[in-house]
Amino acid sequence: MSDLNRKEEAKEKESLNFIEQIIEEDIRNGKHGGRVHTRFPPEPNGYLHIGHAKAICLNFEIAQKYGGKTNLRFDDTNPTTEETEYVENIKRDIRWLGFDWDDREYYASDYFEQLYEFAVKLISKGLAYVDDSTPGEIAEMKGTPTVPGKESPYRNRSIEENLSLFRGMRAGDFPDGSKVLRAKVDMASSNMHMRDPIMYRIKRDHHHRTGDEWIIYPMYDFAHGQSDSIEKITHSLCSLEFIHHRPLYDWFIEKLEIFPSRQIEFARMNVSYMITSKRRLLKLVKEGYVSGWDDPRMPTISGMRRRGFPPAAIRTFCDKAGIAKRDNLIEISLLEFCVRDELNRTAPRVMAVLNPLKVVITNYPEGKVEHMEVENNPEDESMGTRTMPFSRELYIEREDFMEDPPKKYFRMGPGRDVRLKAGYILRCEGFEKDPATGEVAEVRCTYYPDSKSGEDTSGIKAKGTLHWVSVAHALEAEVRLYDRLFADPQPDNHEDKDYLEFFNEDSLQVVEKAYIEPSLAQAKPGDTFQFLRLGYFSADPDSTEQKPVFNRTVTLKDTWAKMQGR
RNA sequence: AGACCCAUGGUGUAAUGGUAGCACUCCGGAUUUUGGUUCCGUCAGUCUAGGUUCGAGUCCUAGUGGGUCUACCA
Repeated sequence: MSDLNRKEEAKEKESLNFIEQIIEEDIRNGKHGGRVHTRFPPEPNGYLHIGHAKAICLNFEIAQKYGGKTNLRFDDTNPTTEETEYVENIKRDIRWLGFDWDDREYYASDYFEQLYEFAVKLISKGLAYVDDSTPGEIAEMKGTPTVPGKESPYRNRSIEENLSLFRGMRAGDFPDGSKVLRAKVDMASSNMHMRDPIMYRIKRDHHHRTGDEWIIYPMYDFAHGQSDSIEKITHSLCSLEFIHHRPLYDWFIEKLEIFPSRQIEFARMNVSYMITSKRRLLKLVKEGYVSGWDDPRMPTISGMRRRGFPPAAIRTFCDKAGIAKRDNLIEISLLEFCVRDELNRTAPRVMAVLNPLKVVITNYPEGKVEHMEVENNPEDESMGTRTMPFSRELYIEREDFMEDPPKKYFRMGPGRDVRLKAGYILRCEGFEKDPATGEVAEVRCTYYPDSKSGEDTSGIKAKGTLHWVSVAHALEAEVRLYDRLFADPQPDNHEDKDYLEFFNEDSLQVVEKAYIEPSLAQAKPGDTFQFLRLGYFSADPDSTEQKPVFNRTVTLKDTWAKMQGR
């Protein structure tokens, strides 16, 4: 290897994103003894989606890279919206993605007592006060970005009075919403979050973990950073919209004199043709546009799992999408590439016919059955082979036959030779039409007995190769063909149009009666396959003994279709 | 309007003052018992104007464009 190459390689290895640069600088400076500790902090009020997957990968992988750890912490400070059911689903999704938080499963609600003490400390330092103003008054006094806010008339209560009032808030002396605890920062700050932010509100609501123990709950700004600090998180990664919160994050840490976690903001990932707004996703579910949170068209982790996306592909996708601070729109084709790339290596090949056309091989003996050997994956010999029954009557794909095909069409047509994958070369001798519909009803062929796959001595070269199943042996299955949920790359980015206007009515097509090869009888929900020449498919949990159901994960690249489109 | 953040091919992301690279997409070719895979190739980029410097994508200033912030949500 030349010096130049060596240099190039070293250079490549050193290519870091801006967060890694910060971390490596911290390590060089011996900050926190070189320790790296991150956290993934979901609020248990909804399902995880592709955007969360990005944050999960980022937090877990960056800690892993620097020999650190990642905590799972539920940010459960709002009892009204949060439920245990979400906690369980979130945990399952993260595990499925391939990450493990060991025993470090934390809840902001575990810190309620500590947080209360922190608040008392701030009050004692004259840095927080109880405000009796109404929500309207508080908003009014807050000012606007260009107009400074006004100080609350309650801002200068004595420390003793504040202490007593705050104790009273906790004790239940006051009705919901009648008082709040506010930090005494700066009502004239150009940063709205510094204009005496609310730290605690009174809210009599049953909490999924603490039950009715508390009636005051901390706000995000007085819970998140403090939880980071309690857990001694070194690098607290969050999305860009929290950038204005950082001065406050730092202010609390400084005034409380607690562990100095550092917040670093990155641009959240947007993916074309997908939306991640919880509210909008919920509407799709509630109004029946999709079958549920795990509908295979949903950008949720559970949806992608049911669709058949391998977790490794999602991880690769998040890695390849990169990390920076500018707004981005990742093309969904990158996701599809990662899914195909993974499945190409791992998914066994099988044959299925979605739109059947019967082929009769007139010179093949009636009643004869041959068991043809087929490789399970040409990319990977170790995946072995299986056999497929071959007989006189077969189904092929209707699209694989044309009455009067053009020259570049490599499939079946009158007078043409075509190969059946792992079978024989067929010559098309003619076809019959349904007199009622005018549709081709059956194709008649002869086969070349010396052209059997693996022992072909015929010397005939057929340009095309078709997939097939034996009529007598094929199983029936339901196949669900999925396409993108929306017809627009950014459905929620139109000022004049609602995202639902872009709902893709063709995003689900159901093939009630497809024919699949017999080996698929063993498929279990979640198993992924390549249906030869059609795409990647995953067995759905709706499958029954009588009727397996398959979801199309993604199509194969199709240069022929592309040529025709032109 | 104010503060803050951001600006590199169609998309995403590198280059850390010294030859603008990689991936996806697109297009073309080779191979192929999947019109898949694989392999090779083409096209294509530093927002604008000044300044600092031997040298600027990188540093400074201004402009332009985009984004964020004004919940008792997180």
